[in-house]
Amino acid sequence: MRRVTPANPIVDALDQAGYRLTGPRRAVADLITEHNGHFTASDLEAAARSRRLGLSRATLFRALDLLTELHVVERMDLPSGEHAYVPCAPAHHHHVICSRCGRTSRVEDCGLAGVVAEVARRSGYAIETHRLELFGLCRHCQAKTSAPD
Amino acid sequence: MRRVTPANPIVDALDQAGYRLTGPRRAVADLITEHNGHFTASDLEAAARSRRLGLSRATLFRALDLLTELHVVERMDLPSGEHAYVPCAPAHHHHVICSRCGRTSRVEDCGLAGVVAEVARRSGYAIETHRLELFGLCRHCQAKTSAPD
DNA sequence: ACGGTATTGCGACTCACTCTCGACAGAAGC
DNA sequence: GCTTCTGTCGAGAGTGAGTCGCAATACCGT
Repeated sequence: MRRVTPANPIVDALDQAGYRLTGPRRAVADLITEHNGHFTASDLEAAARSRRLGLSRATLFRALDLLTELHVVERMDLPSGEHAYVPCAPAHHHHVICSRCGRTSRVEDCGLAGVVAEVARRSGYAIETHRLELFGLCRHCQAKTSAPD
Repeated sequence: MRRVTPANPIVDALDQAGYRLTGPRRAVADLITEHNGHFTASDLEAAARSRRLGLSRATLFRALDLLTELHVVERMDLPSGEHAYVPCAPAHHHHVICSRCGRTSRVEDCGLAGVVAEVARRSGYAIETHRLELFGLCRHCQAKTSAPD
């Protein structure tokens, strides 16, 4: 065991897909792994800069594109119109995003398939993909709200 | 009958909300009304320019913002990451977007409320808003696909 | 018709993201 | 271990969507 930052699933995914494991990509992977909620491209950029990782913006975006393609992160849109990314497993699922602190949780399919089928039936469309985003307060923020500081 | 473009519900909405009914706003309303699917800001800009309506970009965006606030159009995100707008009624609902021709249909709540409740229960989040976007082929495009030209 | 004020247009600006291209470095071969 | 081949990187200019400030304009109530 000599690899220093090995157990990073993102790096693994890159490796398995046949991409080179370069320094910048590892750096991006680490940065993402440390975020447990969503993050924007500029969040990562700032984080990278504050640690002097010397990541160029282009590289950052390229890495993000790549990871999106591998379904290791998912690109989503916040209500504000910003683009954010969420680290996630490659299976189909959705996210609930805390509108206060940004924390996210995965949501397995909760009967949405039925809704999609119903929509398909009523509208006559052949639904190919869908996107469900839920915004609300996580437990923490609810607690903080009801118990004013 | 002297009003030339009167029965525009978008203009009505603006009027009722107490906004001035200016030329540019009427122009934007007409442009939107003519689109029966989604459109992007630059679609509108191009349309306005090709008719020499003399709409400035800033005005266009301001009008779009206003209409979004009034829930007369809804801002959404295409899978490509582009921002698009869909004309719609102010009640809560969702859209199915044809991924080929861009046609859209409204979808009334089809049991999604149950899904949202289930998500809330499982995740512990207090869901405030959600967004569901469905992409697929509309009837027309399905027909075209199965009967190759 | 007039005046007050909401709106507009202009144009410069910001910000996110992309592109190009020479330099570099990871992986495979010798 | 060293070389080579090629995928990837960094820098920095470019692009395009969207915003801002401000003077000029045009609604709308009176």
